[in-house]
Amino acid sequence: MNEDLKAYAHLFENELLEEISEVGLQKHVAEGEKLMEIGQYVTAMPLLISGAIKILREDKEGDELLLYFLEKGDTCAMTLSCCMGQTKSEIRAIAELDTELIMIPIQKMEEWTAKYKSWRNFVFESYHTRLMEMLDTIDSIAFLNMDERLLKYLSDKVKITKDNVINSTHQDIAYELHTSRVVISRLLKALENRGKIQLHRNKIEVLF
Amino acid sequence: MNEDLKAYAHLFENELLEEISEVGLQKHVAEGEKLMEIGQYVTAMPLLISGAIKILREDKEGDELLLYFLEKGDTCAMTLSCCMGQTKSEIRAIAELDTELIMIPIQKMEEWTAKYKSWRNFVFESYHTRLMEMLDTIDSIAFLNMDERLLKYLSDKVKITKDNVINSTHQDIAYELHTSRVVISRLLKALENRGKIQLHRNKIEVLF
DNA sequence: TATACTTTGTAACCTTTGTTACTGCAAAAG
DNA sequence: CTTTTGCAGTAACAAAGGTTACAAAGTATA
Repeated sequence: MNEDLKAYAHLFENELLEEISEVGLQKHVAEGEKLMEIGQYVTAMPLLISGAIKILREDKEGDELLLYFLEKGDTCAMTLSCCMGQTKSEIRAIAELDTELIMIPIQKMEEWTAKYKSWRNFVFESYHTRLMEMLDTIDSIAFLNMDERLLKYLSDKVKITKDNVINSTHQDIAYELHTSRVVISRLLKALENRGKIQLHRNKIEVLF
Repeated sequence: MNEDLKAYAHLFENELLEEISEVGLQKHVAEGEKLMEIGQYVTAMPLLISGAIKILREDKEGDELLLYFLEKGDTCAMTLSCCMGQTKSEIRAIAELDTELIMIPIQKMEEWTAKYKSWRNFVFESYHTRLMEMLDTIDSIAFLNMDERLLKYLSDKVKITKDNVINSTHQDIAYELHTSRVVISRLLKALENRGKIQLHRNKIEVLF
């Protein structure tokens, strides 16, 4: 069995783990690399081994919005979803960190869903997690002000990267929160004055 | 077989339709009646026969936000999701119209998922549809101004009720879009001036 | 009919967010 | 070392949306 499948060992029965080792294609994605673009067809489903992927949405003007992150043990529910109907991707996926993943050809999806109970549970669990993440995203956009969203963004980022120094420019953050650089600079400065963060060039030190 | 299951006849094999007839509990919900409250445990999964259900989210201050509508042939992906983990409902469900539905005890879920391919497809399809609806909701909140959201709200409402007269007060609409009555009155008046709608007391005639 | 309540219209004002413009500074490139 | 480029800070202003207050009109009820 593939060593890197350890993360999934307690989830899947051995037979399934064997199958994954056989048909899964291991892949390394460097930080910043694009895994999936909007409108692209989905041919494989990613199982995350390590690292993190950020999932973004775009409007017709090309403005971005960060939806959520995928981490070890996650899969992309959008992919699951797209496999069924041969539909195009509705989202963009970019590696937030250097990431290891196993790509499963989508043909196996249906087969395993019939064959393995653990696979079905995994798929359902993934859908559930993703729906909850989407709800959380909606809560943030609908109910929070920009300063609260920014604070949440910073703490999410620290959690994902396990590093309380965030290597982003104000413009990067503005894109992901779908606002302007000036607004982010303003709010970051206010957070610094409140002692929550320390600003540096190209990086932000989170103190909370 | 239950006559009302016709909507599902082309989706499911006969054996499954029989089972649904046996264990499913038919239920009528009057317009405005609450089907599910936030924090409540989920014990059955609804299959919509006719009518429409609106799904709402609430923040900690008690402010609401309309997420999407369920219609004939839909089921509640949140319920599916909750069945697995015995978790509480994250959403509120209220009948938008008089609605007929069949309640399936959640114990059957897992059984049917293993047994019937058509059920698996239905469940996956439901998750897919719901994720897409959530994306659409996120797009609206994140990328549209309130006047555009209002226009979309009105046209969605007309589509769901199949009636171009909407029987709502401005306050009702304000709650569902998570804004204030004054803002809605203002924007509705602007829409009326642009000839898109005709305002009356307690109802809005949609002309587009 | 008189009264109370609900809904709508609207003005004035405030807060939040977005935009434009310009500055200084740090890092990279030459 | 100098020049160029990109990033951050900030002021001034604009726009969208939220709040308060009050009046007018419609509806229900005593």
